[in-house]
Amino acid sequence: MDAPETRALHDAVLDWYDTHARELPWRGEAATPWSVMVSEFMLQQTPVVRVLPVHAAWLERWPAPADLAADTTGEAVRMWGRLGYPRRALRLHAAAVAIVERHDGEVPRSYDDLVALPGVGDYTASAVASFAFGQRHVVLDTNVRRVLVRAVSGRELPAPAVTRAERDVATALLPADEPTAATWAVATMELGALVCTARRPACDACPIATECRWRAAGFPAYDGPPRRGQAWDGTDRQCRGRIMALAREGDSVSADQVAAAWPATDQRERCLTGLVADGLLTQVTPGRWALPG
DNA sequence: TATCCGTGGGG
DNA sequence: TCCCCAAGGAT
Repeated sequence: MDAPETRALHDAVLDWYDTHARELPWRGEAATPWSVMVSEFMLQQTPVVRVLPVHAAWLERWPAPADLAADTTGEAVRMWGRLGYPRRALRLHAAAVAIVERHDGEVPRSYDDLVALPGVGDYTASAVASFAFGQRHVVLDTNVRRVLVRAVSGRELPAPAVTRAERDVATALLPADEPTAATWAVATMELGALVCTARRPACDACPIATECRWRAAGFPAYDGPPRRGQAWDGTDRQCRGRIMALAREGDSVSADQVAAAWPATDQRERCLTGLVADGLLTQVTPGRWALPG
């Protein structure tokens, strides 16, 4: 569990984090569990720099789960702005409602209670339990996965989905001490975000470069199953994005506005129907839609 | 398990 | 320019 070589690895990463960690609003003493949870929702597939201003505005407006729960989903979607994947705003609102109903308005501490909330999966539950409450959990995000697959397994990039072997590695490396484990989680994540990046890793600045098996092996290129990029041009996602952008701009959107923004009739209708079904829009009158009130 | 779900910046 | 990808989750 804490073999000497593992201790050395821990110390190197923890020392590096101590001097190189970014000061982020959802870290430090002032950060509330709610602030941490909001950040984790926003950071799902969205870069830190884009989250910062929205996170600040969000917490100013809704300082506690009950504040958000008392407001409309439409306002949550509007405040979400252009972070992308607006269903996350819906889920965060639903999570706030559940926190009020089931946990007396306090973000729950246990992994099981957290993972039961809307929009909270294994990663987010572990992250909140670890970052907000200092607990010992394996926190496997894309950064940690990349760091571990390189340092331990000697490969450039992890497989498309988390494997059992990966989780075993992460579990074996997790420090036994609870607060140390929590710092280890955020430190390995930070290392992946700042140094052991996907494209041009800054191995010169890496605290564990001498112990990295990928580096020792001469940086062999990724040879796993093909990583399929997601199509974008002409997709429903693009169409939905256009419609939601219009809906965010004003009080409502007309059929003519939507038609001007997306000429393909069938797809436009399908996306409007889908957005309503998802709860991202409501039809206020025939041929007019708005963010849900 | 594979696919769907937004948006924008950097190499 | 084009392509990749950024603290995932739900189905």
